[in-house]
Amino acid sequence: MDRRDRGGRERILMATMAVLLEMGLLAAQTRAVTERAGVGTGLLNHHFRWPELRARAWEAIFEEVVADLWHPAEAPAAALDRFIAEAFDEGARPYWALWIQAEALSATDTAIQAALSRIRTALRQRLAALLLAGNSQGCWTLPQPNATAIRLEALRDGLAGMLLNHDPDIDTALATHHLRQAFAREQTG
Amino acid sequence: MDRRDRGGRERILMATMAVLLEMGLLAAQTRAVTERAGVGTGLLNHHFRWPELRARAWEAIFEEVVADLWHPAEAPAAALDRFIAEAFDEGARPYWALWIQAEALSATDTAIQAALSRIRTALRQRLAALLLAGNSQGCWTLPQPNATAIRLEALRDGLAGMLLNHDPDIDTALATHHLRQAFAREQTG
DNA sequence: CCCTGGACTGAGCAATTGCTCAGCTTTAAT
DNA sequence: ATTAAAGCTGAGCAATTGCTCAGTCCAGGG
Repeated sequence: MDRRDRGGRERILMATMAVLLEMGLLAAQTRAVTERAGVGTGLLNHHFRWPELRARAWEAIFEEVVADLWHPAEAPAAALDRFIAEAFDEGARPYWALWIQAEALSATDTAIQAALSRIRTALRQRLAALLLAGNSQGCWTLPQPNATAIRLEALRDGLAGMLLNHDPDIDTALATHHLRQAFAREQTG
Repeated sequence: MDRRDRGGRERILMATMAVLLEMGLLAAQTRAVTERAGVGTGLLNHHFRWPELRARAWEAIFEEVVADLWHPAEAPAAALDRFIAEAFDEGARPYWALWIQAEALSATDTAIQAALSRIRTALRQRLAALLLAGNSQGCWTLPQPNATAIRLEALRDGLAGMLLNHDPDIDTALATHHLRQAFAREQTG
């Protein structure tokens, strides 16, 4: 690494991934990225053009998820079963499971429960696409819950950091408890 | 239908679907919709809010594709095989096959050939997701080729109309010829 | 010590975008 | 004929957004 490198470029890339995780593809903006990265707006444009940066971070997120979840030696059907199981397992914490937990933590009303259901469906679909196609490009998109119906910004903000940093301080047991409660409500209701 | 209905609302919905097909989720804008629908900008906001309209049209596109391609009685693996076959069959013209043909028609340089390859992969992924999950919501996205590398706007414009109107005037034989050539180039190169 | 060049800043700009609102047209009811 | 309500228009606005550019800072070569 060049001695003159002060880390801004790398922080911008990381911040873009975080912002995409938090806000989704449609809502992500350069200002959110520069604020999170702690750099001036000019530096982002010095290193990148926004569309290219967004696409690059998007694929980087996907590659991280693939590395974490997919074992190519495994049969697709078995991998799907394993992922579904891991999403409910206190021990394993893949990104997708954490995201479901983030929603489940505040699933106290019907609107959020419905969103939770949609998210679980979307996650399954995306894993199915990944496993069947065996190719990462253009497949991965995080679920974008209806912004007007759900207000989980604060919780989502905290969890997005954990997603990127593998923060060990998340209370997985508590999250999983609420997760199971939410799914139980969904199946009985 | 109310005698006072002059069709603006329905035309806006149809135009939104066309614009989403043409421009993709990120680039679609209200002005493109109102221009295509031939209505004033105020009417769109009288009937809809843009985020809701966009989501609604997005799901409508997906439902049309599902109705056209997916026979629930069929086994997923068989359906996947059938789709792949149909994409190369002169007789059948599902939306996805038409889209591939649109790209193939002008696949005269390596950049477009690469895009064609990406598109085919994306289409397979999306069908795989559809078949495995059995739920339409949030799964369908059209491939968004790199705008700087590919300039197919005119061709895409014409074909998007055919996609929505089932225009019988498209030269399927010619399109399929170019499609097969493009795939042959891809496999040898 | 001076000079070069890359990292970096941030106020502000040019262009965009969803949406408003005053007003017009058409239809149906009274 | 009059009234009311809904469809509809489009110039223009308030807010946003990616990006520019003049300038600062600092490491390293000569």
